[in-house]
Amino acid sequence: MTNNPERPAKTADSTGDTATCYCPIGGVMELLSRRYAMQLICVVGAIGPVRYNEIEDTFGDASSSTLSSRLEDLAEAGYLSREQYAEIPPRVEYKLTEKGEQLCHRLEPLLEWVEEHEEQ
Amino acid sequence: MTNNPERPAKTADSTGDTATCYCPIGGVMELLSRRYAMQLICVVGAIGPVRYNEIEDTFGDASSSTLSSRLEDLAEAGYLSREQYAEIPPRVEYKLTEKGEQLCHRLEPLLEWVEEHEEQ
DNA sequence: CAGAATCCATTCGGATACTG
DNA sequence: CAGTATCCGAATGGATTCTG
Repeated sequence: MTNNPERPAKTADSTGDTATCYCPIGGVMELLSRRYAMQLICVVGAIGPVRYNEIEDTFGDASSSTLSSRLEDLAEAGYLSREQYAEIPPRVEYKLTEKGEQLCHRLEPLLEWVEEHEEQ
Repeated sequence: MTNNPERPAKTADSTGDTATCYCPIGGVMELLSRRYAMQLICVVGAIGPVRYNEIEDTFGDASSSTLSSRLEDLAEAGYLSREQYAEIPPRVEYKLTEKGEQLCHRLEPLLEWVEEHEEQ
């Protein structure tokens, strides 16, 4: 609410490192900080158009309310698209939007690293 | 608490995509999901050894308690190192550990993308 | 300067039960 | 199948005050 969305950190290091780190606050970052958000992007990105139950399986222990609200968040923000087919039994498929795929590409290296680096 | 840390999503797409998305839950992911965590990693990575007040400036609106508890979290988890110099006035410098730098490399593309993609 | 301590409002997420 | 609705405890984050 009271955050300042434009706060680029100037690269002031003396090591010659050219990294420029902008640190966006709010917006997408808040969304990504909610539970399972990053993982959902990656899972949907990995197993293509996917149904709700497959997602639930993947996240085994997560409650349905949490997952579905996160899916809704992500869809509302334009990272996932939700396609509902008028069939019986009902079928719903989630897939990444273009925006979502772009995000996923940035997320994958992170999650992969976390996965293989988790040493606790 | 009740999460299952090992839940690789099998790549079951028929598009020939070879992306394998592991979705780590808990551990580092929970830490990264806390406020300013990712941004802190990137900021410290970008402006090298940095003092507390510089960080506060960068995050302008964030409360000191939040920032310092996040810094503590990250230090405790081994992503930041905190060096305190016995001077007057006291000086403390934060920098990334090796682990932190590895993480930072995966975070930077993400934050950069978010920064330039934020279109709301 | 660099926080720690305290207190509190809000949010978040899980359990459970129910539905088109 | 794919959720939604409700309820509730836990956790998070902010304001403020104080300190070595």
